[in-house]
Amino acid sequence: MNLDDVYSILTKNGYKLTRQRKVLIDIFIKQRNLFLSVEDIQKEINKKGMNLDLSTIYRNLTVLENSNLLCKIQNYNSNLYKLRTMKKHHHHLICKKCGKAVSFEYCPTDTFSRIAEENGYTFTDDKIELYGYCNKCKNNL
Amino acid sequence: MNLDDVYSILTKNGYKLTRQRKVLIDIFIKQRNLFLSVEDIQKEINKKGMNLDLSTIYRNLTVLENSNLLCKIQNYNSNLYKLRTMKKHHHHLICKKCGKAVSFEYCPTDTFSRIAEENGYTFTDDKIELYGYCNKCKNNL
DNA sequence: CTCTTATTGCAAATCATTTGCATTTATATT
DNA sequence: AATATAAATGCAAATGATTTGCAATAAGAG
Repeated sequence: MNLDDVYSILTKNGYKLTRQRKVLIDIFIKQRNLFLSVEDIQKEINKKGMNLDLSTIYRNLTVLENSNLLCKIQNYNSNLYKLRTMKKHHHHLICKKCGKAVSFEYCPTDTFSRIAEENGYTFTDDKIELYGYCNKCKNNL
Repeated sequence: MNLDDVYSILTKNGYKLTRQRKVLIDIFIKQRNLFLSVEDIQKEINKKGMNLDLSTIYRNLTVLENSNLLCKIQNYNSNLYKLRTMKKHHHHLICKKCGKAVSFEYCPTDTFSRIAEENGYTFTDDKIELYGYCNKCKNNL
């Protein structure tokens, strides 16, 4: 999933490639494996000497989400986003300090499905999130 | 976990048993296995012909959380709460329609821990949430 | 019964996110 | 390359969930 892939998916879906959209995509690509908050994103934009209105950021996050280009997790009060790197069903291992995420495919779906059935539920979907400290962060907590 | 258990835990922690706190606890006990939003809670209170200020509800949710009496999950924009019924580490299977939850203890911690290590992470905690439709809701979607 | 301190209700503040609208811009079309 | 049109932007204001300050009230210890 590189810049051109993202661009062509957006174009295919009828979205325009605006200057602000490109900036946002660039940030996600450069921080490929980090979960970013909207605040983080705005800071990265500012680092480039630019500024996008928050509404523009939010609207573009929705655009990327709609094109299935993002992974999203909830963190306390706000959401965190990263570029989707895996097409398959997967979950994340997330560093509690820096937000760095690793995707993994392990998912005991059969067991989940069985648990649901045993309780009279129809199983539809699962969410697994693992938390810990990454390589770098575990050394300086 | 019955009324007296909750009362004695709160008392032990230095909290007073106010009329409004009792009402809230009563609702959680009667809806023992449902995840309730703050809005749901307020409606239940109104059903009893009473009214509690939202700030009172929020403050008391914090009190119950601090005493480790609640399970909390995030739902889109708001939080959902239910009385904790299991002391052990557990996760939930939640009905997407009515919010009814079942707790289960299954958790492949060893595998999670291994995945973390393989990626250079120190593993600290996990979250599993299963979603589906309960007995009642699956028949009338 | 009284005193102390926690708790409440209210109003206002806060924080994340969304929306209306006039203006601007990307891009398909001439 | 110039133009038309629909989408996207920035701004300001709205929204919705949650929090906070404060004066008034009530729980419960003595």
